[in-house]
Amino acid sequence: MGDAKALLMSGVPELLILRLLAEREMYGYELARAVRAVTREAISLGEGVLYPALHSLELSGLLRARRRQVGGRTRVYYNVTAKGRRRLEYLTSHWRRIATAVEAALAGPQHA
Amino acid sequence: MGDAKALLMSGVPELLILRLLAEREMYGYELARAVRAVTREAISLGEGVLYPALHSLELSGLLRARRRQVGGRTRVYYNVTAKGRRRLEYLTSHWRRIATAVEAALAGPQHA
DNA sequence: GTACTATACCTCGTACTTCGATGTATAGAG
DNA sequence: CTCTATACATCGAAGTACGAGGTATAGTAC
Repeated sequence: MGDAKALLMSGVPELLILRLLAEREMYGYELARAVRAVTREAISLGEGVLYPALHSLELSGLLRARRRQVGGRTRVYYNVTAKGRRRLEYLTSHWRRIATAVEAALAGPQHA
Repeated sequence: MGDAKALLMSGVPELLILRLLAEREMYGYELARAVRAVTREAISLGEGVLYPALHSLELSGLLRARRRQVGGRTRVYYNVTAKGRRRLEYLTSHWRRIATAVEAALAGPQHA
């Protein structure tokens, strides 16, 4: 995850992950369900997206992981670091900027 | 450009190109300026994005190209085909769906 | 006349993101 | 004892976007 680039690339999975984990600590599987819930099934992060993303975010120091045994199953809980919160802020404002721009284009060139 | 997939991938350049060309025929360089204008400089499609995208869209039958000589310079004008308009409709509704979902997530999980 | 800027097209290699498929293993329900 | 849900993970493929570089003409400023 290119630290601070992301010019146009959606980066939506990263944004959603940071946003939901900023609210409360969760483990992967739980997070997947949470994403589906908040977006009312509009967005579903597949496991092939979710787990690599979590690892990458941890590696970049944006998330901190903590393993816990719960009823015979291993869960990996994640929470957002200070750096992660800064990244979340950046991604949020970036998203809004792009979303506003796209809306303007969709509304029609007459507003140029 | 994956005909009808695009699950999460932004596909924003494709959407903007189709949207602006649906309004009126333009040539590449002009289109680049138009994008900057409507989005108030928020989005600038580099030439490394724009031209390959135009070629790919033409190849997929979403755009039709027409070369014209204007004052010693060659311009390639593009307009949107019927198929292109259908694709534009799909991309637009897809965008709105994703944008709404992301906004919901940013607003906070309390609305889950 | 000549250097610089704007116009106008193009391509290549690279990097990153995302996707689907597949794999492992445990717990609980029927 | 089988099937589903939970819970983690990885791999290869495909798609997207980006920056850098390349060609050439027209007009402007010096």
